[in-house]
Amino acid sequence: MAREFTIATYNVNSIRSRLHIVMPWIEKTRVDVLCLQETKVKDEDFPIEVFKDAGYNVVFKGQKAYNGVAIASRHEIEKTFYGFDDLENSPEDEARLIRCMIQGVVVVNAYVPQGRSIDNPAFQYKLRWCQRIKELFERNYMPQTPLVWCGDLNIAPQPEDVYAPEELEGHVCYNSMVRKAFYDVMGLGFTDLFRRFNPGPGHYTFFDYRVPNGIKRHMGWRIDHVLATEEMAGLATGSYIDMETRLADKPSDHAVLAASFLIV
DNA sequence: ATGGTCGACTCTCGA
Repeated sequence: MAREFTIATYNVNSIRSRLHIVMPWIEKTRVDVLCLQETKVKDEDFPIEVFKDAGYNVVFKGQKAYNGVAIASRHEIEKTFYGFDDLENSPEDEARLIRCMIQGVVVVNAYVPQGRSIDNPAFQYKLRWCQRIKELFERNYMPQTPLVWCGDLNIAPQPEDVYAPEELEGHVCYNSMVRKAFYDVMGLGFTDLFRRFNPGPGHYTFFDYRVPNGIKRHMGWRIDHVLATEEMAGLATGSYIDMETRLADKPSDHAVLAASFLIV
């Protein structure tokens, strides 16, 4: 018997400052799995009890003030891994990458480094990070593994994913190097689920706080993604951006991005 | 316009 399975991703920009959005959202949607980025909290201060009281299990890894990822689930969380399984793995990587298995589905939650500027070492780290996640997928999973990779990838893959492609060309989140890095990983067989269900420009997950009236002026970026292996893409039924979470009181600069599946 | 980002943290950095 097939049943609906929903998964969402949300860069919260501090989980403790966003509980007023996150908790009502999960109680309203009863989402099965929620991937969070930029939790900005040390593990000992993560609000586990708040999730537990809402009926969600949660796994997480963070750092003081920066980065931090978490996966919350209504179901049992199995086989959790933090960071990369390579020789370069660092505490920062562990606060940017978390993966587990839920209801037989592999869930990979990534907060890809932003890169700061093209000439900054952080940008090389970003490109290397994309290569490393590709290698992680190749080492650990088969193309037919039911897997959903989501998160804040800090990459707008196509011109329609940014509000002004000509003007923004060369930005750390929109340039030929990151596009190539993105499509290298996608070449393993991933489907961009949001794009599949929502063609055309004007769909954004991120509006910079610093752009005055950015939302009203449609000055956004589609840098958060829900990507699925062929196995999972075949079961997908839809994907949407919830702009209400971006328009809420004291919002994150990102919106929630969700996708749904019919799993057996 | 008398504003004009936000969060964590020690005051300035990162996004």
